[in-house]
Amino acid sequence: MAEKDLLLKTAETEKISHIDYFNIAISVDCVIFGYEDKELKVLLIKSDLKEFEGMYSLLGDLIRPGEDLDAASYRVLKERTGLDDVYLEQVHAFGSINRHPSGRVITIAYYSLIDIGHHKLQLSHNELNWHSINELGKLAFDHSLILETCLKQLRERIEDHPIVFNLLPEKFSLRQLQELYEAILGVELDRRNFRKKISLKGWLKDLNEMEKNLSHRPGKLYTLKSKLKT
Amino acid sequence: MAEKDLLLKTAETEKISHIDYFNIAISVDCVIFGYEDKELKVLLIKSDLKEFEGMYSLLGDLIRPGEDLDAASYRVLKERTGLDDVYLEQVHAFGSINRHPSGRVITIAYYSLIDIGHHKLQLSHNELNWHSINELGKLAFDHSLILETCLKQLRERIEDHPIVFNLLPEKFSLRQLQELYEAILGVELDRRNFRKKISLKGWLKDLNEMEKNLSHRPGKLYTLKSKLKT
DNA sequence: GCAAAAGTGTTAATCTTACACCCATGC
DNA sequence: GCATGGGTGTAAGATTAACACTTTTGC
Repeated sequence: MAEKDLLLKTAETEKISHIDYFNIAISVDCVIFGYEDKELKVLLIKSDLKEFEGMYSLLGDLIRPGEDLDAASYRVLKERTGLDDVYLEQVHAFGSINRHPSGRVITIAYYSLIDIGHHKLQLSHNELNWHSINELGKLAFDHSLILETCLKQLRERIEDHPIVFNLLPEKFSLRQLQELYEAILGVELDRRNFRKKISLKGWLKDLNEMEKNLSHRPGKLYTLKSKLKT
Repeated sequence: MAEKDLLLKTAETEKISHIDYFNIAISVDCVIFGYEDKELKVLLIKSDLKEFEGMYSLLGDLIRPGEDLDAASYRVLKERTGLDDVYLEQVHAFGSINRHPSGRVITIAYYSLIDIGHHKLQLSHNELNWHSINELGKLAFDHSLILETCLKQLRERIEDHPIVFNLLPEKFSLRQLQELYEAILGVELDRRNFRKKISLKGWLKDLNEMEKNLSHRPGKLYTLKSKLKT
């Protein structure tokens, strides 16, 4: 047991005698999802490693000694997007020996959901860009696998948990919500059945407001009940 | 990004300049489930840390440099139980700063499912014992939380995945299978409905054999279809 | 023949799916 | 008045839940 071994020595002797055990770095990688133009998107940065020339990668960083896992992914998000009020969820740890060309790095993957429209990012200057999940090439490292794993988990989780609202503005119509579900799941949904299902979940509060400035009949606006906010 | 920072330096300068980043140890902890006497059990060892005197803890160990995550948990299992042909699944990484009294240790939790009856362990000499999940006190470290998290995931997973068979002997009756589901879920199930549901899943192969040496009507024996084995 | 568990089917309730028409708005 | 999407209900099918009696075996 990890814990037992550590106790039997001082922290210092442990570090020295087991120095190899500390030659493993730990990072977090964030799959940052956004929603725009009826497409689910992910925030990627251009890799500047020669091994991955021309490829994109997820955002991540090494975990700092005084920082727990969630804090590290919040920090990555904050540094990269300026946002500090986001939905974040841990998904899986990836630790293949050769997943990183420069050495042993175990990474813990998170996904987060943010509202692209509301929080405009400064993207232009650092090769950080939104990519549709339907138009991704192979990513650097094992990031394609990480992305797939997170997307799969997202798809399962939205069925039962009121989390997609983190991708939408505060007020939204049922149509917007349905299009978002369709974008995430990659399927078309029946309008009447969708509305029935959502209504049964009891997640929404009717704002008694209507959409504005449309060239067709406006829909009612809803918001997530405040008790359910994440 | 972890990866980017690493590239820009040699591995050596990285280790030195970011020495603190390597002062984090990484372990795996295994929640080893077994099934005996109609109870779901978990394999625990007595903690020998003064901080956790009298408490039990999960089995775990530090991850070795040349070993990936799954391999580390297989090794822990092999060392502790002698088994190397077991179901193992990663669940979650736990990394609170103060979860370990001797220093920063991030742990990755797995659960595994083994057949207690078939693989008799040498348990007596090392304070390693099976404990019913219904009679657990508080565990050392954050192991109560880890156990809860793994149990929750197990309960969800058995609904759709043919994994509980790892807890049973090769041949079993539908009654045994039902009692196992009941033990894991902590609820009673209707016999007729249970059989219908299992039958629909198509996981089982009828062996055309019967139970033996019972003082009542014997049931038919089944086995997991070999294609579904994990 | 009695104790113990095996085996089996029907009904009601619920949930899911498929499907089509009229309505409100901007132009 | 026409284009666009908003809003709504029903019937068929599938799934789930509740529930009881007869059969087989060992003793």
